[in-house]
Amino acid sequence: MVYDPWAKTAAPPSHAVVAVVLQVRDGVLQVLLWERALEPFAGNWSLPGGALAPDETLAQSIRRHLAAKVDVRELSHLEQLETRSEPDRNPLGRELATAFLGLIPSDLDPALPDDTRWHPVDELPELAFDHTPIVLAGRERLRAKLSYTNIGFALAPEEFTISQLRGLYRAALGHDVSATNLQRVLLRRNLLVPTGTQRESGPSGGRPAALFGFRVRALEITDQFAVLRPPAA
Amino acid sequence: MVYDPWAKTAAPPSHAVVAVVLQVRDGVLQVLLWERALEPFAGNWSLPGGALAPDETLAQSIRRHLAAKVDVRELSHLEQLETRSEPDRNPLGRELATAFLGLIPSDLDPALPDDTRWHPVDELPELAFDHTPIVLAGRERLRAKLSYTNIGFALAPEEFTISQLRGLYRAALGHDVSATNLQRVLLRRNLLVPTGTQRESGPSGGRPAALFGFRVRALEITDQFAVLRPPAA
DNA sequence: GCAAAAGTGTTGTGTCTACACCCATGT
DNA sequence: ACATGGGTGTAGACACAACACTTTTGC
Repeated sequence: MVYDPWAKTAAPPSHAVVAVVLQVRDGVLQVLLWERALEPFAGNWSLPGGALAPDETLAQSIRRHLAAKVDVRELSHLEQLETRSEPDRNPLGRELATAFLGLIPSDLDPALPDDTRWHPVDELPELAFDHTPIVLAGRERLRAKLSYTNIGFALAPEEFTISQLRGLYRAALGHDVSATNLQRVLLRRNLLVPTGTQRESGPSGGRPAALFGFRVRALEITDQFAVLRPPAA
Repeated sequence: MVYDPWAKTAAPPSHAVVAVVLQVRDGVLQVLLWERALEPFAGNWSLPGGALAPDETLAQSIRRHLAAKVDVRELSHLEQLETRSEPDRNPLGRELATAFLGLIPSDLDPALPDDTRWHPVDELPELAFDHTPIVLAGRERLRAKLSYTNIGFALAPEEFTISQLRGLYRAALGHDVSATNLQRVLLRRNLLVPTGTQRESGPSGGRPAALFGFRVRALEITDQFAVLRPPAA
């Protein structure tokens, strides 16, 4: 093992992984929370996660822990957020935690165990540890990336109408979004492709909506260098 | 201590911190590298850093390790980049590493120990561990933030002319930048304030340059919501 | 006067928001 | 016909890059 300043003192800190799993449900951005059974914070809501095991990466670890809560294949996106290290963040002993952001398309409804529930991000209960700022950091990351990447793909079903997509953006961004302009921005940036098919009208009539899908369902930066971009030549 | 899956197997992984310390020197973006004395990778260049100690945060830790290399008070900005966890990233044993991005204003010239040197980021030698991608990630972070934050303050002296600032942006971005438009963008966004003073002309003449400073010398997002911004009302 | 360096005026382009208007369907 | 929801046309605001031009200095 590497030289270890802990050798004569205590063991190195244990390392936890947690995930901010977000999904737009009922038109509201919600986060998957888990009711803790054990101390510390027994009975409190917290982010799902667990301890890092030997020989797995952080990403593998969070996937393993999430597998106990949801079907991991339903995760459309997963990225690292930040690592928290306040010495007293866990009252039972030193513990680092690396947080991830996970997204689930709005058309899926994973079966959940009894101790796990969706909560609107706008009405978070008191969370264990430092999980509240982590959830808010996850939401901020999502909001920012909606502006300059194609990350919308991770919130949306394979096929959707523009007004459905508008609902997802509105829920994630926390403000109204015009369907007209959303369509134009995403088409201009070549993120969306029409499937050619249409959705039939509802019972109250109305023009049938065209269906679209994201051209690429993996993260791409679509608005690099908004300003100070390289010279044309 | 928290429940520990390592208890019956091995100790938890040791945790290292490293920093990508960047400065524009001689018009070129350079990174502070340290020549390793010990295995693994003895003799190779690597990022400065070291082991996390008990009772310090990651940020405190990287400051402590950097203090052995440079005067930490010269760091104008420090932020967390990412945590690396590939099990074999250290051949001597499992080790996680959290990387930071640090910036130093171009007018400072910290005294360095013998084993430490600046290297142009464009001509990196072979680096130990996974440090090459970490350096490139640091440069990308800086480049992106130059576009939508005031992070230029961390590369620049307290007072500077627009052409000096242009040199810093050009070195960091890797492409030419027009002084004319740089001035306009940063003034429009209200990042710069004229100090009212001027720099005297050089020996070959030329109009004396006005001096500017950053209005705020702490990170601020200045171009939030480039698109999909909230409705005007 | 001339060169050098800094700074301003101006034009054109592209992207975005807002809003009016048109289209397709059900009752 | 008319209500409902979807989609297009268009105009105005704004930010930006490019480049010509002017200003201020040293020689």
